[in-house]
Amino acid sequence: MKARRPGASTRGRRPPTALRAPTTCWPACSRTSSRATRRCAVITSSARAAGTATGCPWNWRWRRSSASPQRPTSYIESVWWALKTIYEKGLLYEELKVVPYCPRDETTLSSHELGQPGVYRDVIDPSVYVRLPVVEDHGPARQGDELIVWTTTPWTLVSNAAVAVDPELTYVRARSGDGRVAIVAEAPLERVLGPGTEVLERFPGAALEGARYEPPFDFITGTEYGPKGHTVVPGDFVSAEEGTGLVHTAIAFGEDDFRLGEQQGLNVINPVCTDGTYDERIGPYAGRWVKDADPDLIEDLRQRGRLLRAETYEHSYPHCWRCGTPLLYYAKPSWFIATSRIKDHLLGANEAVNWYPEHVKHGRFGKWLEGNVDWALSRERYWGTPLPIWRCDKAHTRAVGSLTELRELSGVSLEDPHRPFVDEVSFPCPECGSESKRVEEVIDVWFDSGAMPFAQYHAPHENEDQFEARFPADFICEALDQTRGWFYSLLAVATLLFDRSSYRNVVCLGLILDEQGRKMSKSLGNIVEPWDVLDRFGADALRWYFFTSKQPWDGYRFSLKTIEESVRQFLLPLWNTYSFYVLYANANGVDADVAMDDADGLGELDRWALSRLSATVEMARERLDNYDATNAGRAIAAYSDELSNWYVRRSRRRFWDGDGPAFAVLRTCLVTVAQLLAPFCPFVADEIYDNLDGAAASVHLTDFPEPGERAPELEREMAIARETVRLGLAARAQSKLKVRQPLRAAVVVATGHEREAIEHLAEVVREELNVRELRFVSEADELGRVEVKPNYRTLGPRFGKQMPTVAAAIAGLDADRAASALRNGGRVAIDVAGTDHELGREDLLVAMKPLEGYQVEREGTHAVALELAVDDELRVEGWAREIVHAIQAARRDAGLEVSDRIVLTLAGDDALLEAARSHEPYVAGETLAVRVNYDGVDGGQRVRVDGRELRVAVARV
RNA sequence: GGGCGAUUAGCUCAGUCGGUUAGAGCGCUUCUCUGAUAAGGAAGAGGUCCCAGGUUCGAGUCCUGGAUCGCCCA
Repeated sequence: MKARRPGASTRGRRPPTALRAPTTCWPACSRTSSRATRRCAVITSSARAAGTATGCPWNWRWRRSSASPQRPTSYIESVWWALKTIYEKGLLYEELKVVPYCPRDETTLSSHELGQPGVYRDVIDPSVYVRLPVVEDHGPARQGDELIVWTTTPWTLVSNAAVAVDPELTYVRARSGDGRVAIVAEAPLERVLGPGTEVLERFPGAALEGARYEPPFDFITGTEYGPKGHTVVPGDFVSAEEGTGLVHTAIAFGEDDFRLGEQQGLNVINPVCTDGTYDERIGPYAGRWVKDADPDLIEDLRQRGRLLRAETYEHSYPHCWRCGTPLLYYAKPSWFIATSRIKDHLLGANEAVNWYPEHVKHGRFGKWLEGNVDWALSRERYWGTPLPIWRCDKAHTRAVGSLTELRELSGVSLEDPHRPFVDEVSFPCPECGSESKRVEEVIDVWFDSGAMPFAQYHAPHENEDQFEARFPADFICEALDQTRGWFYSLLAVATLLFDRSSYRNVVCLGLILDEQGRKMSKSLGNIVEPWDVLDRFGADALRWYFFTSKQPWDGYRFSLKTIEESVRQFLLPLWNTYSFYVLYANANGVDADVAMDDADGLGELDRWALSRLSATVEMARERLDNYDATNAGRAIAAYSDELSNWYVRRSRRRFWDGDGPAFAVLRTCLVTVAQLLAPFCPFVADEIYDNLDGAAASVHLTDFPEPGERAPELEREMAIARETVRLGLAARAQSKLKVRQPLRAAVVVATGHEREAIEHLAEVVREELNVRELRFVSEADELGRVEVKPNYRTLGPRFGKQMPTVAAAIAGLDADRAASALRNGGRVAIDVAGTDHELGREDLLVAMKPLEGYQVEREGTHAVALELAVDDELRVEGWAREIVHAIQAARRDAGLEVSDRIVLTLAGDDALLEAARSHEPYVAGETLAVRVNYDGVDGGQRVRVDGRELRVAVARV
């Protein structure tokens, strides 16, 4: 026997196998498109949810985004191919647009970078209401009336170009206590100006259009913006719910503003440098970081009497995910991919994807796609994939799709396509012959992430067969916050190039919250350190928790207690079953390769255990195929429990006796469970497999188990037998008779297949209940009464609104007669509103009804009663069992091995000693005593049995 | 302000096609079994299925509105 005694603990420090599993698991994963891949991959990403490597190689996943600034040449070349393809479809263009911009990094961000965790943060910004005096009468507006505008970005006031109103909204002229006349929308009047204002006039916003006003600052004159500079213009984005209904517009610093500028012919004037400071046009503020200028600008307004009110305003505002700087919405020329033009294709590609959970598909992700805007692709950075666009003086552009193409154009053989080398390569423009140089930008790393499916293989430049064999991926997995991150980039890039998604299935993980349901964050101090958890409980326990505590997309309330529970309830019992096997296999010298081909040697319990094993394999496969690791894991746990608490429990004696088939069956079950468990708890699984089988170098290199034969009838029978035992044990508990006390009989009420099942497995039931015999009665009436209840499922549709009357009629039936009629295949008649109706067997539920005064436990259609009379013979046998129990305790206290033989010495109450004598072969056999003395004890243990004294001493021989 | 999701026992979670007595585990109380057990078994206590309407013979489940929490966006 090569099995080692299990020594490694499943808790505490990581077992030594930790060094082994990650390398051995990977080859199994690389079998793409096989089931093994998907199973392994599911695990992989959930493990990542813990933010740590917990036993499966999640580092095999392509390292995307910013992990490494330098991508391999081959990768870049594939991305170039993609960009050239997109360019040639006419979907890559450069345009002046307002983009989210990080002034510290001096680069544009894409809309999906705004979707990164931590980008939107709650910040307190100034909230200022500014007075803009009307300079000449216009419609209802009189010279000197003050337009009130509101902004949370005072730094943009220096480039105010116009004021926008909703033409259809109602505005008012209103006089305040101090005599000044303000113009605001009617709805927010009191909120803006306070109570006690006098409304002078009401008019629609359209009446204000064209009114000229004095800008908050005069660094830039109205004429520079064009004819409509510093006038009131209509805007479709104006709302009166926040602010005043008059919107300060700075063309270069907002999407709405920019669009308005295009509509109204206002020039884009951007007095902010790319580093976020004002340029020389802003006089005293030139060179200052714009956000820092806010307080001085506000003070400036106050001193000039232009400030109505300055408050603070808490809202969420986007920050650079890389450096944390508040972003500016900023007009600058950028390269875009026209994804909005292929929106229908994006939606179509998404239709073909299976989402888990399903609601993300048409919910969060689908809605995000429907609102698609063009992908802001370019970045002003040094590191990154260079945008392969070359442009000449005459603005002819050319996209380059490979290094070969670049060599053909320029004669330069570039080995490294990164900056700065690539920037030095120029060539004569194929159209006009003037020098063509590369544009300066690099691309958004998220494009690289979306190019992963082909770029990792350098396709299509080479390895196209590998790419095609693996595209699209069966499955990807990330957290829900990747909706517009990786989920999008993979879908968008593949749709642009291949008009389909890169993935067929996607599992969205939820977030991990703390025990109170709050998001874990460093500032709250409620972070759980993964390594602490691993050190305390082990990787298997952590993984098991993530898999089985709930569906991963529901998110987790992370709980150490729950992890501890999964150790206690699942890992330890499983380990104990394994440990039990090894202990007795070693004690009996059982050969590890004990075969099971001899089906004749198998008993009902063995066949049951194997059938349930097959059922579990079926369930695990089906659920994993359905991306439901949670219920697959729960099925495995349920089986592990059956194995331990029924198969082993009922088979202990066979293991003590070295029964070959029992060992073979248990070993098969354990090894198969280890294989099922491999993706969930790789270390424990590998330990069990390695020790009990070891045919392969690791359980992770074996095929996922195939289900064997089922014995469905036996499974049903055993379920009934176990239910019978449960009822019998409950009856014992009620009567306060210990299971060790043998009883004459248990009387079982059961009919038909239930009775056959229990008769078939009578031996198991009898032993478990410790009764001499099982007796059966068919009629429940002997032990209790029955009641009949309506089966709403069949009667509801039939009777509809009359259902309450039907229920009443059934309640009025003679239950015994009705039940007996149904048992004999008859029908029961009831009267409903004057009409007779016949009810069949399927229309009525017959249940046992509790009856006072009997020691009977019942449930549904069967029941168990115990014959409680204990005669002398039974009592003495009970004592013998108590004595054995006491001796076993003494053996254990003495630290004996399970196979140690002993000399046993008993003393004490005469009746007990007589009981031991009369059952001496039993007592000695059970306790491995080679000799029993009844002549006094030195220093033995003193116990009480049924109120009588017994002294026990054991000595190893 | 808009979108997505969640809310079931003290805690962690199930709950199928709508079917009438809503379950499990943990924890608690009382027992019990043990020749593997930090284990197992039995009983008990523990519920406004977030709230309010609606549909239906019947709602934890479907619909509408609201509350709270979380996430995403503006």
